[in-house]
Amino acid sequence: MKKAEATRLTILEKAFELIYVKGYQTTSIDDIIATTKVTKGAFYYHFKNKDEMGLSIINDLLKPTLADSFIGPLQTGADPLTAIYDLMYNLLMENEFLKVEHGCPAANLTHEMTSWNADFNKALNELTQQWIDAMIDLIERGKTDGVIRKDVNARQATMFVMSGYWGIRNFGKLERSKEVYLSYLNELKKYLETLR
Amino acid sequence: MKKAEATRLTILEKAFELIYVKGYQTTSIDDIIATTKVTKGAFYYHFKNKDEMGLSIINDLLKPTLADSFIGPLQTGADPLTAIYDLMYNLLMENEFLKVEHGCPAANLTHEMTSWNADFNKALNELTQQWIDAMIDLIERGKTDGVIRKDVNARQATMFVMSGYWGIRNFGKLERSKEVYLSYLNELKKYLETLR
DNA sequence: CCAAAAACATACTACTTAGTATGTTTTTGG
DNA sequence: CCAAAAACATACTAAGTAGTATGTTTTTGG
Repeated sequence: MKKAEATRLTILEKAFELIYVKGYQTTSIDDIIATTKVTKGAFYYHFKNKDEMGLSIINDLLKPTLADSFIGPLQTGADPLTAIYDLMYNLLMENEFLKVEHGCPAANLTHEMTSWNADFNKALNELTQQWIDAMIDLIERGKTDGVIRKDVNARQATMFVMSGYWGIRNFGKLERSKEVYLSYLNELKKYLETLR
Repeated sequence: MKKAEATRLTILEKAFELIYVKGYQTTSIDDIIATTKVTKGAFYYHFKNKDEMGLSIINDLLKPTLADSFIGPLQTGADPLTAIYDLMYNLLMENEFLKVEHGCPAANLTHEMTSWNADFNKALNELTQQWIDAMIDLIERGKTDGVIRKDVNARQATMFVMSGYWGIRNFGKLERSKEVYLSYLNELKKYLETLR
């Protein structure tokens, strides 16, 4: 029961790469088994259907990644507002996995799936909520530590920052250049300073 | 040459409604001709293929709507920052055509099409750019009128606001409630005040 | 009114899709 | 080592897809 787990994982990883680039609907099972060199029998041994695989991508691949790259940097003990800016800078400018022309994987899936698949909606909502909660906690900590104004509404500010992140990812897709990221980051820095 | 224009328009309108709800890829020509009660012959008389129809939706339907609902309210002569907030409030909370669970049509199309169709990318980029330019102009006007600080970078602030709009539309899809819109709007108001 | 072009209708094709049926090979525990 | 289960392979199906071929009807200008 070791090799089997490996093939399951390569299916998930390759499928995710295809979906990140092409979209969920337009990535066919045949595409996936062609790039993974896994046969259809193997695919359907591991997943009962395409949607189960899609949900596994969210739960088994994206959730751990979120914890590492999106939430971890918010729990370092550094200055909260600096931590938020640095995280965004890192995600937008330096993360070599996330490509400007393909946007944010979670946002892509939200756009594509959420309207008509309740399971995807739930999984993506949980994913996002974890990130939101981590940032709210961080801002609250900043308030008690006295480095963020007491009258700042943590949830409100968090939603504002994250909306900006998702939105600028969308602009990046349109313009295919990190130029727009820099605009966003500059203004984000100014906005964050107003919370002190 | 009048009835023909009418059927062309109903195809575009009904197709757009379906695409707004279901997405472009998952809306089939058969879906469209079923809901429009127009036959396949008529459809392909008016459009050489599906993508040409999609581009016509952007150019013949969305662009005029953008001018009316997104750009017009920015050119009323009112206080720039108030105009921006009011526009966002109206779009998010009161516009009865845009549904929280289906997000922003332009953002949806951007997410779905932009990666692999250069024509859609171009059309959507033009669409967005018009909105951006209108808001930049407005902020610049505010600067010369003395109601916005001179050191505000108009483009930067515009990108920041619009990113937030697109992002919060995405959150709305996830949570299917305008609750998140209110959070965004409250914080947007605070942010805009810092530009005075 | 009437031909010609415009506007639409119907039946079809070639292809792709998710998923299944039915195998064979590989691994595993006793 | 060897049966039984796990893991994979191959060939197929049924339903959907965009698009076409070939009609018929309707509109329009002279």
